[in-house]
Amino acid sequence: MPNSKPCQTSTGCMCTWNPTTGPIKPNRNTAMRMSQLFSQTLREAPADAQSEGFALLVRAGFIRQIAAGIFASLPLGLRALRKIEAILREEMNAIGGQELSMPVVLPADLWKETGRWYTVGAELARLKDRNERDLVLAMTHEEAVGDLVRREVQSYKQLPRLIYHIQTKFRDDPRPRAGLIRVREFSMKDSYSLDSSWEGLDRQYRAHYQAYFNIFRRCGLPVISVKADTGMMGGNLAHEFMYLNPIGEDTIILCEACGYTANRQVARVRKPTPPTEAPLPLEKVHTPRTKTIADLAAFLQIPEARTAKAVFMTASIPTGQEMTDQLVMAIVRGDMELNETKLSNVVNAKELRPATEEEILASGAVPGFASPYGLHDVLVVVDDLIPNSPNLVAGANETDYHLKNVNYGRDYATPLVADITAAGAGDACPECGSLLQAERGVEVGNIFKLGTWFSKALGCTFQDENGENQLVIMGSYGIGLGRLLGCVAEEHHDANGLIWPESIAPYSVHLVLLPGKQNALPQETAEGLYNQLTAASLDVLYDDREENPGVKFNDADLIGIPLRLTVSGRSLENGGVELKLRNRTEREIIPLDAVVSRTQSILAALHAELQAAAVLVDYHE
RNA sequence: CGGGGUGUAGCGCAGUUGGCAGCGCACCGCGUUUGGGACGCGGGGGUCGGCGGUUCAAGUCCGCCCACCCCGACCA
Repeated sequence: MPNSKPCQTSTGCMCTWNPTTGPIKPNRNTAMRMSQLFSQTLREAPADAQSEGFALLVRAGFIRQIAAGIFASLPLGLRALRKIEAILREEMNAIGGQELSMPVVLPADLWKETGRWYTVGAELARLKDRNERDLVLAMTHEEAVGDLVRREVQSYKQLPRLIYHIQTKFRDDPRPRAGLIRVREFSMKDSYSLDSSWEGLDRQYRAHYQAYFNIFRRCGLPVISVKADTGMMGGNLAHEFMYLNPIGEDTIILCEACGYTANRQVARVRKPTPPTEAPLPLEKVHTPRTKTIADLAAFLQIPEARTAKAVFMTASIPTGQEMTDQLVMAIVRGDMELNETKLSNVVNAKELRPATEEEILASGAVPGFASPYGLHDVLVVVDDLIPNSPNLVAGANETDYHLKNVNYGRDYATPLVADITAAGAGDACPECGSLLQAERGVEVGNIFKLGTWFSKALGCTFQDENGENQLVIMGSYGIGLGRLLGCVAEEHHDANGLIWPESIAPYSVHLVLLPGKQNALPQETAEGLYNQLTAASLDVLYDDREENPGVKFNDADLIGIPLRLTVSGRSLENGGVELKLRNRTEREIIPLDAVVSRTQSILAALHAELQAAAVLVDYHE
């Protein structure tokens, strides 16, 4: 702006004057006048807001929903996300991470190379460009990383490396829900470790384990780490970082006595010791109208533990490029439940769903009275407790009949014997035998030893010291930013609004002006403070609006900035500016000349408190 | 994809037997008020989710579709 000169229109204004357009309000990135802010607070939350934290984020003007599972971040929300990003970058860089950026739109060819173009369902968004070439919207970036790695990495001298980016992803989830917790479009920090040895992978994995605790604690979010399912990707170890809260979609099994924690998908239990009995002869009994285990146990007057339960599932199992549907009969003891994730892993299934009645009948089984005799084309999987449990009652494969004294080994057998039972509250801890608890949790981060699955699929190799070609050993590590923000809002709020941890608050100081009518002193004081605080590099949100005091205080509470300064005729008469912390009830008057230094020292203390929480944690698998 | 629910102003909602589209908050103007969502007066704002049908007349009745929410299935 060649003709610009200092603003001549208002006192203390730092804008420049453009002769053609008039004054242009500066957008000093650290400060904002609320009269200029692009968003408004809402007195009522949208009726369909699904949790308190989410409702407050909407009411306070941080986010707006655009479509199912798709959100816009307003300036306040984006500033909070930017602060989370800064923490992510610090902690990633601290463990040797190098930031880069990978595209959201990827050629389908890459996904065809790994096979995921074929194996991933409709949650992978597919599109075509103008030349009819297939493209995908990245739902994760292993393919993109692999492609880069095979281009860049040739030698063991280029390993290990850690790369990461913060990027948008899209997963066309069949059912987005719970506000920011489960969305379709989201920003994620994902890092990828590249190693020449498994020891190297373990080092980077453990470094992430610690870094993730640092990140969440610096954001003020309490999390626990749990062992997680590694799924189909050939990985051999995964942890999830869980924020325990009823809004969570995952069930966490934990033992207060010894600290065992696991996602219910992989949680083990210490199974009861079955009675030792000699096998008795098979006996067919008439058991009318006993299609459920409860009915059967009641009819025969035996505990459910003396029965065997057959659950029919249909598994999609990859055979080459094709998927084959395979009927699976899973047998667990009658008092236990089937864990579908475990079963899925045992049979190597890509998908697993309850079998239809037709599918069951086609195999020769009778639903409700099924047993593993006389069946065809059925994969039988037996829980590892069954072979030790003698003389169980099982179906006779005939309507209204069951068999007593069924014994695994004598009466039937299968190569697939494994732990396929679900853990639940009240079961015995697999480590110490104490009673397990079950809690709901939100997965805010995960770390995953991928191994060589992607390297193999994409040809990511390097030459080792001996000139031999080896596969790059990979790990992947993710944190969803919006989900993290949503969890922090869930954790830190009260009836009046949000209460941001200092580290991720969109602004550090909320300066409230109550101008009054007597004189211009409050206004001039507030403007002066605004400039002083900004000059001291503090993030200031300045409520210069013409609103009633009640409106301003309520909005301040709603937005939840950690430290509030109020300038009014009354405060000045009392000797200065009123200072109040959002999470405290006390207020105190600070002399004008001490406001900046006092504000700085309080914020520094709040900051130090969060930093101090980022301590070394014990690593346990 | 199955089951249920809701679509009327920016947000929250009412709208009777089919008969001029309403209320509260928010927004604009004027005035009063000024330490916890204050008051008065005057305003602006609608393809009643969409398309089709019945009817003299449809927010309202019928059909189809769409969107959003909840439960389930699903979730590298």
